[in-house]
Amino acid sequence: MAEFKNNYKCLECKHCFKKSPLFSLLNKSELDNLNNARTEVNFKKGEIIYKQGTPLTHIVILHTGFGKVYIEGSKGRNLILTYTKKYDLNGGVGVFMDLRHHSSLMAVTDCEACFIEINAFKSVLRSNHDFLDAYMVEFSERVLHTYQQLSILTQKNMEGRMAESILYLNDHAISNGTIKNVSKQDLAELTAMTKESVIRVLKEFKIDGLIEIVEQNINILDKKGLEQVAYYG
Amino acid sequence: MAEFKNNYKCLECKHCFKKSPLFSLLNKSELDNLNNARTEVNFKKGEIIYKQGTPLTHIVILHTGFGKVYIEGSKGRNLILTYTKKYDLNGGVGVFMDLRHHSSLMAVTDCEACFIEINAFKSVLRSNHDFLDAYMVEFSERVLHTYQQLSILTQKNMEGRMAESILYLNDHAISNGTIKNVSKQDLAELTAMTKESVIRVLKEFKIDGLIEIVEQNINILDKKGLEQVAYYG
DNA sequence: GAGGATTTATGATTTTTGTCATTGATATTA
DNA sequence: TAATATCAATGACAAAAATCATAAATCCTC
Repeated sequence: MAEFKNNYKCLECKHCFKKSPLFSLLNKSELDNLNNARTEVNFKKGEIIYKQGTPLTHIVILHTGFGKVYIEGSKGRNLILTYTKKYDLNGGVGVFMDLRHHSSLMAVTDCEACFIEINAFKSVLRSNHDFLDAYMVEFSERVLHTYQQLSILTQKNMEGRMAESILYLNDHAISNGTIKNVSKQDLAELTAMTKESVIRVLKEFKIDGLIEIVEQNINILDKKGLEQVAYYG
Repeated sequence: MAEFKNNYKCLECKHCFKKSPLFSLLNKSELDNLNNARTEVNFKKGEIIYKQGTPLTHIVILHTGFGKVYIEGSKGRNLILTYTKKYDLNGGVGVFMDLRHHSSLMAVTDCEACFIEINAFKSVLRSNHDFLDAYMVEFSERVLHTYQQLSILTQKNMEGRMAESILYLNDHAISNGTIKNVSKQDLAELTAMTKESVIRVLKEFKIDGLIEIVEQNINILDKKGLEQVAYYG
């Protein structure tokens, strides 16, 4: 990732300005502006960080822990769009549109979050074109992932969807070969099936030696095999 | 919609600069730059205007006719994301990312299209912040629609999905209360079901007096009823 | 560590939706 | 206008996945 152009010392925030690659594109005064528009908030596992439908007043960066971005569909069923990556700038589609949240963000683990006022953020986007470009790349990648999800969830069977999701979680959210902090209900909301079906499919995967489950964590035993299932499913 | 600030006279292109609201935000020299980077191309019904996977070299505006934006999923099955509206700037998610098409655009009717070179387009985006903002609003609205589709297609039954799609097509693509130029196969790719199921669901809707079908066009007879089905489905 | 809540697991059953085979209708074009 | 595609419609059947009921395991809290 990009080297930092400046050694901005963030007084109150331990992490986010020093580590987020995007912020390396900003100059001292831009960083100052964001720093002045910044608040730190801690969240406990399971707490809602922002909620679909509410006004979008801040960009949220999680510098410890991680969260899930989900949409609340009809009849109270949720659909998980993405898990956050470290230092993601979580705003969503409303940033450029109506300044409303069109998805919700929930803390999956305890989280330390950094809230940056949206107006300050947008004014930096406006003043610094490299930063805008970099932000747009991030945003577009997440949109592309949603396109892919749409295709996967509507065209693959349960086994294929589950394999895709396990591979996504492995690449993405959690550590090497072990998926932690993701409940069966979460898997259901990620794969668009019921939790009973999640359990049944995971059982198949265990029997086939693709995964093992140790203390509710999923260990990947046969990544190639999962890729096959994802491909043909 | 926005009034036009300038009466730019486009020599070769009959429509797009004069009618697209977004272009009213540009000054003479910006319009000149786009005009010089512009080509007109005609397409016949069923022809592919751009194809998923190919390099994204131009923004496409359809000033007569309309098209469908779809993703090509696994096993050759397609999924229609949106139908174009007049004067949409069709680029997609690749504009800000990797300059590749991540969806395909096909002419649903005969189309007159205007191709604008992506570099000229991006340089105008960079130079004119109001234009960028307006483009981002358009783009975000389409992304939001994809989010909503994701929720609808994974959580509603066939009847609900079909009702949502009919209402979308009615609001969107085609004329007052009559949906034209959309085949059963297209409906299948819009609702993520098979064409046989499309036919069965439409038959139900006919029996229930929600729609009638005249010469392959769908007439909406009971919009409230369709909204009910969409809501509860 | 006991009790209650939540999550996980499993089997039986029903519903939903897709597949296959066939026929009829509508266009397109030689 | 006949020939040949392509598209629409229908029914029988199969498969996929959800629902329901119930039990077991795990996690919290007192």
